[in-house]
Amino acid sequence: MIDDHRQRILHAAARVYAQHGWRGATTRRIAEEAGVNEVTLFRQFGSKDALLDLMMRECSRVEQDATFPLEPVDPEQELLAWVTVHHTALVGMRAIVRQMMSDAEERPDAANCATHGPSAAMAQVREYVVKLRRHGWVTESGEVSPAEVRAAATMLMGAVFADGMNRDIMPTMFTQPVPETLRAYVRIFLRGVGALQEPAHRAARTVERDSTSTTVPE
Amino acid sequence: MIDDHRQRILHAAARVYAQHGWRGATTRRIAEEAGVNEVTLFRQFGSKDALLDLMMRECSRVEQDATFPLEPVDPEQELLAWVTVHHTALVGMRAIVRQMMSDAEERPDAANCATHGPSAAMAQVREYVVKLRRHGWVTESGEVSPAEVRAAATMLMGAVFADGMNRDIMPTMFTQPVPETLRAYVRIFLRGVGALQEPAHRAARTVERDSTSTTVPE
DNA sequence: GCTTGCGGCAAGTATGTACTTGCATTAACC
DNA sequence: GGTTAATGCAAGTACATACTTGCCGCAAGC
Repeated sequence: MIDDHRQRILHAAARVYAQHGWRGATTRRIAEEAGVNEVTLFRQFGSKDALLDLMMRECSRVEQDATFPLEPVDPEQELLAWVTVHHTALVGMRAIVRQMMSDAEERPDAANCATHGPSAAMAQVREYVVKLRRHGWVTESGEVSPAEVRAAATMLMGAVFADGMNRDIMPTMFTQPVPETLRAYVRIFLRGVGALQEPAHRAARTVERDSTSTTVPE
Repeated sequence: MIDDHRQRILHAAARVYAQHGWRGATTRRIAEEAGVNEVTLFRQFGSKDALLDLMMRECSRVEQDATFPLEPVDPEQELLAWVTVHHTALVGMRAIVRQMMSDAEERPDAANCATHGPSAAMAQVREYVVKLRRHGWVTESGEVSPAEVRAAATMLMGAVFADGMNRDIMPTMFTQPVPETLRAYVRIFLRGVGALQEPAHRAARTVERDSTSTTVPE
């Protein structure tokens, strides 16, 4: 534990920043939260800005563990699981994300940090939609245009983002609990891209890979 | 113009707050932005907190002019127009909304102010959805549950909110221009609640009020 | 055993911020 | 024309913040 103090200070900086923002994250508060002397903070990181910059860079490096299967088998279930992981992750980070979004104009680094996670998630969804289309889940007919399919992915991510960010401060907007809401988001998304199959259709569609299809409870 | 100065200071406070947040909105900056002496600010409002509190209360009082028709005639067109109004309004206020969301934990008033607009919009959409159902646009069959219809409204508003708030700082997430994206959101929402009628169906459905139906371009 | 480096502690510096006070100016109102 | 209220200006107070400096204790490495 050679750099125990550095890590403690960095984590404390993240917590204080999440609560009070850049200006409110004073060196005194961070040192107190970390349980170290304020001078140690300057000796280790040079300045408050350097410390917060480093904290943000570390913050962008968090890797997400949610992935999609190589080929879609049950889109509703797979999307729901994936969306749930990202929603809970977002709820856990919502305080810090809010601060970063408000600091984005004054500190461009904050915008990059806040953008990193959602952008990666968005790319994953787009990739998954391509897989859905390649495997015949998304209607190829002119009924739903490709541009609309891309917008549907943006809409799904936007809804999940807004839900995770606002549910605590806009209670009147969210009447139903999280799991039901997320499932509804996924179903509307799939219906929007023409990929929500009723059991009859789904059986017909998955007949060729019936051996690998997982059972779908409920 | 008896209270010219008060209004100038209040508007300046809103601009400075939108850029720098509560802590960054110093009395010096606000006075400079308003073109008045810093002392005038204290003589008029007593303290910085009183001024910003008043600014927030005034900010919550803005009325929205977008309304839905009494009875739906062309849901896609009506929803698109309404969503467009709210999206542009949100884009105009996004800086101040971001600050309010980040200040919400420390200043509950900020949360109320930021919540007011979206909550009212949400109520309007829900009302419109009820009208859609009453007029037979939304499928009454068990295909789409009422809970899912409510979640669809939340999803639409969430997507519009996320789009307006994030489009400038997450460019990779939004690949298509605003009008196309909003139209896609509306179409996916309507398809999600079973109310997106192809021209053939729509003609059959609007036959009873054909005299009042507006022509739909494109 | 001695050095080296790291951290705590106390004090200090420079700057910014909220807010006050006293005085001069100006414009409106009777 | 004189009073009154609002404003500008200069200065000052009290406090917080970022950051520095010097000294001391301590633990590891040679």
